[in-house]
Amino acid sequence: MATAVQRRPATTQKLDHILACATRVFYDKGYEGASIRDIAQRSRVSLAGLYYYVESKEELLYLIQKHAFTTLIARLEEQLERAGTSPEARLRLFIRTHLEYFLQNREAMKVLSHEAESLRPPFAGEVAELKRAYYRRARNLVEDLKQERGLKGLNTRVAVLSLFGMMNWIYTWHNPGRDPNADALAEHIAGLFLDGVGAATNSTHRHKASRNGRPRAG
Amino acid sequence: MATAVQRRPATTQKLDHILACATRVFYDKGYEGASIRDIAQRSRVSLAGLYYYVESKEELLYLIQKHAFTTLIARLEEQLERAGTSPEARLRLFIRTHLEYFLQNREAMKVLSHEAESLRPPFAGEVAELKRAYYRRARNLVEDLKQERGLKGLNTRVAVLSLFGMMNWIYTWHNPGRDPNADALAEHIAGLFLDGVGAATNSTHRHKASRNGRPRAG
DNA sequence: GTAGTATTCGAACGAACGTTCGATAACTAA
DNA sequence: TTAGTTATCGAACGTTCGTTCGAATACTAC
Repeated sequence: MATAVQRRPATTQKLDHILACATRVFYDKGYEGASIRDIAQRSRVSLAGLYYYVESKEELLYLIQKHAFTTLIARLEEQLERAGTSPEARLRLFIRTHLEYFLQNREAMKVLSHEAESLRPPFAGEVAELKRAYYRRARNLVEDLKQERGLKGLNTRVAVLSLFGMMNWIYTWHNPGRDPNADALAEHIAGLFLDGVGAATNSTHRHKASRNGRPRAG
Repeated sequence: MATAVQRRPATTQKLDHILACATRVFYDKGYEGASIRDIAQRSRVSLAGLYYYVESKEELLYLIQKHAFTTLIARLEEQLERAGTSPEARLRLFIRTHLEYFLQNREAMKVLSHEAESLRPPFAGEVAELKRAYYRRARNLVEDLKQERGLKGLNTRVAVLSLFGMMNWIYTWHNPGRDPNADALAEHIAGLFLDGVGAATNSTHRHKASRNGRPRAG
């Protein structure tokens, strides 16, 4: 057991650089399809040099996933603190936060979504725990909404995971030049989740009026 | 250029067996993570023997994806022929057909969804064409619904791809012992897509009454 | 049986893989 | 300047990869 290596700031910075390059490579080729040599080439570090910063290829994936999840969760907590108490408003904020982070960190989030099964113990467990925490957060928001509106027939688990499906599938099709940006996408998906396609009945901006409640509620 | 090999029925059958085994291996380990040796072992064919049936590992993936997509599309066309003309009923049937096939062919559908980027030309193009055809089908169904209901604010592309997101994400979480079966899942997701979480306001079986129209429409 | 085709596979190929080693260079603290 | 740590990398290790080859076996038609 060696004592923790003392690292200069530049070293931490270089690790971040390597992680950014690895993210891009995993994004392009997938975890299994990518080679350490690809990452060395892109980061302009020698093959052996990478192993000064990281113990294995798997640790690279682990660090990328852990960082992405941790940052996303932190941003969510920060946003929800400033939010109102209406379940709908809070859920809309959750969706917007998720999508903004998702599109701002497209590469990392694809690696997080697509390589969910690529880590093995002990790395897998730690990321899985973060995922559970994030899921629990979303589930509670939907539970609150369900309770407020008396939605007794709603399967919360299916609803939440369907919402995640809509949001996480985006990396397979979203084209920044063609498709709506994060905010507009969030309104769209929140509208679908809350009111279905009918949410778009009257006008494109109907969602603004529905921000504080269900416009069709009696 | 050799003439097409004449194959006995048993040979075609054995190819199917190999494809089934390959599907399982790709399902478990991913395309890049799986080795030809894994597939040989599972199918009880020697490593070299596999190459009598297939020219490359990539062709295995191609055949799996092509078969899954073709069968799915055929089943959809068959179902839609018997369907009524109501846009909602047709869309509900689409969702149910997709999910039934998805859960019945869980392994192949994960391979189809998860390995969408693993094929390279010329294989990639042919599968992409099937995907486009399938997407177009879904898009038309939603367009019909949109027109019937005057949903001018609905971004059809986003709506359809969100629907695909809900459905295709299922392979990441669905647990046959715990979660609803295909039909129940289809009702749930159709409810979400058509009316949002509000679709579950009154009772679990409210969807039955809404089969022929929107229960909340004025 | 015999000829010819269809099927099977042990053994090996070269390439690429993740990782390690030992030496060297760069930096820091005295 | 020196001693000690931090950082870097060329070269190689052993393994696994997808694929091929040539010989052997099973089958079919005559």
